[in-house]
Amino acid sequence: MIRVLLVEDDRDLAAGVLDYLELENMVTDHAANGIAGLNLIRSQRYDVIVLDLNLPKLDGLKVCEHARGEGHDTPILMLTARDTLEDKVVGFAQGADDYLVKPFAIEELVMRIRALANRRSGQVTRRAVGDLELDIRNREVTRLGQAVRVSPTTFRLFERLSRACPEAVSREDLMFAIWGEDQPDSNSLKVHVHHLRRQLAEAGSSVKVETVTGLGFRLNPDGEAE
Amino acid sequence: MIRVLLVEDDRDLAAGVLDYLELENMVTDHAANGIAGLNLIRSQRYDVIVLDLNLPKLDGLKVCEHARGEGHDTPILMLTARDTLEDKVVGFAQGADDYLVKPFAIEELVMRIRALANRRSGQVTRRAVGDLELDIRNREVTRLGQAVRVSPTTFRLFERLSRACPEAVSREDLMFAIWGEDQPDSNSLKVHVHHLRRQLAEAGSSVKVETVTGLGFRLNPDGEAE
DNA sequence: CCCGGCGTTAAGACAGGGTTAAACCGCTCA
DNA sequence: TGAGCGGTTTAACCCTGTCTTAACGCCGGG
Repeated sequence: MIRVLLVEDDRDLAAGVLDYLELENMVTDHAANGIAGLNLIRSQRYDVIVLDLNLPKLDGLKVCEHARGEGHDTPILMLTARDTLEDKVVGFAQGADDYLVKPFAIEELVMRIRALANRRSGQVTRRAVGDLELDIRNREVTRLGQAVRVSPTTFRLFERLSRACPEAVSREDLMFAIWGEDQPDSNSLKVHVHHLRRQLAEAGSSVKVETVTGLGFRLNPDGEAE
Repeated sequence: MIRVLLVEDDRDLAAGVLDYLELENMVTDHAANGIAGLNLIRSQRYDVIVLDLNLPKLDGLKVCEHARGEGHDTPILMLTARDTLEDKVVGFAQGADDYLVKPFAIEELVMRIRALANRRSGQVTRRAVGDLELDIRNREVTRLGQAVRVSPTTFRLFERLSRACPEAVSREDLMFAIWGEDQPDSNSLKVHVHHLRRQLAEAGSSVKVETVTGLGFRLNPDGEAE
């Protein structure tokens, strides 16, 4: 569940966005001016804050600045009608994590909110994929409460794939996720993918590792044909 | 992982930037003149292109113009010593996505590169043509939810055609889109067009590949006579 | 009637991916 | 200290689907 705070003074726009976000199973709060927004930021816990730049009482940049200054590290997405580069730069400098220029497609906003929430959820230690659950902190994978044995390398591979799921991840990205800078020069990745597949199959999981020819691999949570 | 192409003739500046970008885990290529840059754009895949305006052989604007003309939609960040409004306007008109005036802080460049790369990755990677949908990220084509099997090369061909649809694309452009620099010397393109046609027909799609004699090919979404 | 452009087909070369086993490495524990 | 062990890397091999090549068929225009 994603908690979103929207700070936006245009009531109509705000109402539309809130409706849509709630349809997407997000929990939303709303503030119509900067001061109210800042108070909510201080008192509640959010996964993402969507902040209009032009706000009554205290503008978006100031809100951003204050929030960061007070130690809040919740991802902030700036919303603005202005499109000048200066604003962008100032926005980023003030600690915004993303930017969206009005008018925007609501789907894009949702997508970016999800992206920001996920980025942060690197700190969240559990994630579900199909019938599997992976505990990132403890490097464990479980299915129906049963532990699935995976080696460290295989775990890193699975973690990266699950993060992108159901999108595909390129070989290069996978290599980087597993080994970082200096990577083995042979077909180690193939072997680990093979191990992962075998381990998932042995655990009886519905999750399948699919190959996208010429690109890389993808996790299919239900193992259904595409 | 972000792939960056830097086209810049000042060797010192380029070296500094490249070092820094690599420290930031970006994968970089470098070209010291416009022609070389354009060739790399044609043959490689980048997430962001950083383009100096003043370049030997072919200036930045021309490179930008050619790249866009050939259907590349990679975000381009223009780098320039000039700061006149006209330059910005011309740059944006030519298809640049962002602008940075020399001298600049390297951190700012990094910030903007990230912003451009994210904007793109947040961007929808699906495209519709007639009754087909193609998912560029996952390299797959679907019709009514059913996957249409296409080989990597056929996909590249289809992707390029769909990008121009309903305009025609010349043989040359198609060859570049599929093979980049070194292209096969025989009638491979004909064969792949044939494959594509057969696969579309087998999938029952209304989309037809039409021949423009002496020029190249064109996608007709509805298969109606012209 | 020949030529050039395009479409079609089949065969062989090739590459990408899958699989396996053995070597290797660091660790623990007798 | 050296045997055992789990994990990782390497290298070789196979298989399958894809790409390229080359040859041929078709058609319209000069």
